[in-house]
Amino acid sequence: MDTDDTLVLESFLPYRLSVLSNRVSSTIAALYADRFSLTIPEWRVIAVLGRFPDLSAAELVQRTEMDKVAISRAVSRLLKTGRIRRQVFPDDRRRSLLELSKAGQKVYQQIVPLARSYEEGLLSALSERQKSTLDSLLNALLARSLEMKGIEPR
Amino acid sequence: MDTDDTLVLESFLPYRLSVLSNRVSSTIAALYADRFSLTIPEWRVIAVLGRFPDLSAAELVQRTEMDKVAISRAVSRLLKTGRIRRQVFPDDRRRSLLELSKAGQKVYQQIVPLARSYEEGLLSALSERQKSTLDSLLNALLARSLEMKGIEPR
DNA sequence: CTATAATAGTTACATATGAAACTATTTGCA
DNA sequence: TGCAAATAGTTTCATATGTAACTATTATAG
Repeated sequence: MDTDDTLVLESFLPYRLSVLSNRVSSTIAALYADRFSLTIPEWRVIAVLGRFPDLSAAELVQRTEMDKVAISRAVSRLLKTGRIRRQVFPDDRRRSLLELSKAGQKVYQQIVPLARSYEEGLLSALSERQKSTLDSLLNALLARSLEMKGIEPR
Repeated sequence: MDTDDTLVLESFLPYRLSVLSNRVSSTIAALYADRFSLTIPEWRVIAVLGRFPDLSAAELVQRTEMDKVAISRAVSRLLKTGRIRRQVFPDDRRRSLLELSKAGQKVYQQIVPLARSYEEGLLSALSERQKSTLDSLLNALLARSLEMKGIEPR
């Protein structure tokens, strides 16, 4: 039994989430790095541009939940490796629109099944019912975690 | 509807886990930094030593799932700030045993309720039944994520 | 109009992190 | 014994990351 003035780290939700997320991310990162020389921020940008072409950097910030510096860096690497193209938006020359190049589309097409297959592997321990439960629990936690940012407990 | 050659980032489990874990960790990190000038690795070391005094660095590695460099750094900061004490283990002078100092115990006693209260806040969106479901789903995912490290999908 | 503020994105700086090399000590075995 | 290999922990180095400062451009108040 666990007394009230003790904390069991391995049962502590934030810790378990961190361990799980780090394991998952580092496994995937190794996968993408090996096969495509792609970091996770770069992959996220590709994933979003694969669905929504012609986004600005600010729109990528919203859709990836990454900050603008991370986006800027990922974009500049992807430009350098020829996976995306950039054109200045004529109506507002501060902004520019980004889209996958042919090479970027190819990466996207190859990586999507890989990503799905990793996800399936991870979820293979769960029944369909459990998967859908997980989905709603994560939604609830994501919402709550957002509320709790910037709110200080007494 | 989502076709087979497209990936919806915001439904992709690794992405959602990462967003959730980052939100939670950064909220907690800010909390601990503000009140105790403590990083998360330092807090983890304190949390474990609060329950298990006189561990070696290698034992901390196991119990925190952090690597030995991170442990070494956290330990050296905690020594510098007087929160833990170290004594060389006489039978094997490579090893040393770590324990909380008085100051470290005080931090531990103050921080445990804070950690619990954050966790409760996060889980307050869930019923008791959902909490227990979450617990087993996380266990399953943690186990699966471990298996999937070092295994490469085709 | 023009000066000021706001916005998009980049760069600089300081800190964090992980892998590999290193030091000190102990173990195993010829 | 005594020497190679293993182990505990630290340091180094190269890279990653976040905050804040910066550049360029556009919007807005006077």
